[in-house]
Amino acid sequence: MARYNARVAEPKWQKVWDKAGLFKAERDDSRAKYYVLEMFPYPSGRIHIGHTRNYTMGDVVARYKLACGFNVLHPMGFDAFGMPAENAALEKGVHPGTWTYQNIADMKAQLRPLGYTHDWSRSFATCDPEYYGQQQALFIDMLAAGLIYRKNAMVNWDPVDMTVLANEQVIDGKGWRSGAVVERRELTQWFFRISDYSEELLAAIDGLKDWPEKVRIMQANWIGKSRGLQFSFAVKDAPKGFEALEVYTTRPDTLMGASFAAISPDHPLAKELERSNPALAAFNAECRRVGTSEEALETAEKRGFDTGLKVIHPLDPNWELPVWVANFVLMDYGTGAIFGVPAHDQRDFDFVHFMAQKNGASLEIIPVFEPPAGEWGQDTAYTPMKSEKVRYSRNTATGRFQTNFGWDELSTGDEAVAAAITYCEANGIGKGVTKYRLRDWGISRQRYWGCPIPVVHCPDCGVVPESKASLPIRLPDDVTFDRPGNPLDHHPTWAATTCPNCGKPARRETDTMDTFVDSSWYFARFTAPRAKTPTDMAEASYWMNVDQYIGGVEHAILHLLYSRFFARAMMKTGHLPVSAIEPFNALFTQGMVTHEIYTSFRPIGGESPEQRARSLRRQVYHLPEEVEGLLPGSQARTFLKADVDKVMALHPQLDREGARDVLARQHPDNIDFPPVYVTPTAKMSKSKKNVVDPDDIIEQYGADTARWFVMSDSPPERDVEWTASGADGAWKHLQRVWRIVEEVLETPQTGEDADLTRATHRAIADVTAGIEGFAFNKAVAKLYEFTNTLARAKGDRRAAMRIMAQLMQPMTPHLAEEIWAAMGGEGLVSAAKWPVADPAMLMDSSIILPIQINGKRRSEISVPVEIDNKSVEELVLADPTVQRILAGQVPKKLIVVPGRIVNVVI
RNA sequence: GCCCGAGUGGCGGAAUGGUAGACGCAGGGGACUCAAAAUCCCCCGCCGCAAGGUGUGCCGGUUCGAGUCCGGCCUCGGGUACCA
Repeated sequence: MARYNARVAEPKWQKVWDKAGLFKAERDDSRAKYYVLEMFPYPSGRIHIGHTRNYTMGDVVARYKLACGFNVLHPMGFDAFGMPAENAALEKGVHPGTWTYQNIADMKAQLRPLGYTHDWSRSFATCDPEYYGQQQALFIDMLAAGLIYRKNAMVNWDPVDMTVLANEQVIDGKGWRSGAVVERRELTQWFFRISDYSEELLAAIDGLKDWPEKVRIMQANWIGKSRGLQFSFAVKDAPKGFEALEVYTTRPDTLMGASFAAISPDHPLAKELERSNPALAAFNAECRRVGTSEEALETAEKRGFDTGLKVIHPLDPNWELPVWVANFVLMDYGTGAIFGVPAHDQRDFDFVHFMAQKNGASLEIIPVFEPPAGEWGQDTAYTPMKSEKVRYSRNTATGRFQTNFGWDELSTGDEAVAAAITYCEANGIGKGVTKYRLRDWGISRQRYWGCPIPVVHCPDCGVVPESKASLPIRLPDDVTFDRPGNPLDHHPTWAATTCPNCGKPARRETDTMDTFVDSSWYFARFTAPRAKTPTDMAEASYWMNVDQYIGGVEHAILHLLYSRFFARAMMKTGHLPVSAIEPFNALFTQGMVTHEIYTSFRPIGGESPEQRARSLRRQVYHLPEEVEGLLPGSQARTFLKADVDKVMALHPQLDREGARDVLARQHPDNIDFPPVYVTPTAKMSKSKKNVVDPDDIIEQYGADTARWFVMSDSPPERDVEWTASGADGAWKHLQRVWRIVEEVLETPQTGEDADLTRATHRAIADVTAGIEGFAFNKAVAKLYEFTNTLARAKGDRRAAMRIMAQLMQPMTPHLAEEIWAAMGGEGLVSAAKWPVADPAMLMDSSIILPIQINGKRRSEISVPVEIDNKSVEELVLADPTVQRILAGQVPKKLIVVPGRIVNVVI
């Protein structure tokens, strides 16, 4: 018998599909549309298993919806601007554009053999001038609509390379190339007014019924709506202009526990004071020697500096609080100033604790809540926190206030906060305000490989948008990467232009846009990818929204929130219909494919041994295919293949194992053979090189096996740690299905197998439910079961085999076509109507009812489906096992869950 | 630090609060074969000869009944606004 030959069959069917134009999407107002979209990839060079998993899921949905009769739009493109292209330019001297387009070509070549239904006629890359030119048009319209503005904001500054760094380029607080300690610096940058939409974006989350709950929670938390009190402290002996210190708090109920006020090192008052206080200036400078990332700021040790200034407590004119500068107060949130209540805020407490230990500073800890009886322990440092926990996490209404300001008898946090606000407002102390954590979206990047911001700086007219007629504002090709910083800034002529307004010489904006802008509207562009305007309203009105969006959880917040904002901004500027205000009807977040990371510290710089010994080392990453001798979790037993080869060349008498032993015995500081370290699994990413690409599997077994394999076993939403084993099993299964086909072809097919008919309907129902519910692993398991049934079945199996082909089609379309053709199916299985299960065929006449005694399974009985509870009880009590265990006792209770289980309680 | 997830045999995993381990991988045994590969059949959580006991990261709770619900932890993963 001939094996199924994927290598021949797969290209054959792909050609047939292409020729039939099965997947080319055309607007057809008479048909219902279905838009399925996978998050498009960054063209890093190769697709990896994570991509394969993502696109196969999308393809299963697309093929299923096609079979259900929808007019399906299933496009694919490339999110092609970004830092890696510039890094490649830096390291390999290749132009970012050349590198990117080559990668796109390579990745397309990898994707095509997988047999996806992507409509490549709609494809584009965000670095195509035709795309980013339209993005510039959007920018100009949004600027005119007041959605964009400029302001100062902090960036990571590398003081040695004199360049702005991305958070990713800051490693342990140091620049990744220079190794210099990074500082915060202020720069004028462009912003989208996303915070104007805070309330709307938050409220609309309720309507996203088909989004994962966790994503909705994360987005809501990110927007971070809070109700609090804003008031100002009067500053004693204040510098001119700083007589009032504005603070915001979500805990005005703890106002009586205030023991200090704290301001951010970036607060205007801090900057004013440091002019006459060198010690404070030094402290502030030290505080700024941290990157801008929230993680870095929040995990930094809490530090403070007493300014010597005092403020007056708003509820007691005789109560003075010291003003500190503290590194944990963020200028970006609230007013950049707080009051500290160490008894009821963990951060404030940590701060006081730390300052007391380090500096001997003494700040009071004043509890405002009376703790529940018995919880007021000896350890005064922690006791207040305990009482806090009791009040809030269990909400037990046991806390009480010790103040006399009208909110002292309230029990719960929210009520207390509200009462405190009411009291303060009534007494002119401050006002209740609603604040959001969400900040405006800064899009300025001081980099080359991005969409140029289409504005001009004119000495006379100021900032002027480009005219739309001059779009696209193209990136220059002749750029150099021989020095740090923005190549657009260094370019001799590019920035020189004339003012669109007055015609005088002017300078172009050299900042480019955040790549999140590119990915915030690509889904809309797919509906009319060649339009001469950003979108075509007729096309957008037909195809939008995306019915099913699929991508990694890592995009749960930023990309999805920016896209939701962008849909609103495009609506406001007339580029999307109102109906597309929430662009993604259903969202599915797949888990990530993870892999161990292999890394070593290789020398950089000088050539002589002495130089090398002294020179800096840089952490470099290695591809899984470059290492060998893996033992999970082991460090000494993992080596670079190249190192093993080198050792074998040096010592010809050694075999591979011997060479590894030599390597294993090297000192960790050995400069020629640094040890390879294995760090725990993380999502596959090109920058960490822990990627595995699907080509080996496709090469060895074909696309169907690769597709079947990534859909098997792991639930789609869960992370999977990649292991090479398993593809073989998938291949064996597909071969087995084909063997059944051949057996059917070679033996006479007569008679009917009623069990097979029932099993067929069962399979239709289960596989359909699996696909609809994004439980592809379960759909696959059901197909395994159905295969087992088919292998054993009697009678004519041809009809059942055709159903098998249809059910397999979304996952393994090529093999499915082959089976369909062999079993006499009409036309293409990819174009066949999805089968429907007959509900009558899904019912069984009798069921097995397990019997529990005190919750433990002891026996079972077989009963007709229609049986009544009384008959069940009789049968249960008559059961020999039950009688034996009862031993004459009368059960206390008999619980019958119809059709499910019986529990006898004794 | 903060926000969000996840944790079940050797492995991937299944299980509307109702028989824990479907289905698959690996493994063991057998059949076929001169032999191997391929294929087919059977077994397969742990302890135990068995009866039985025990078991879903840990501690506690609710329930006739908990992998599932509640409280408290631990570990791992994602995000943390300039990686995409």
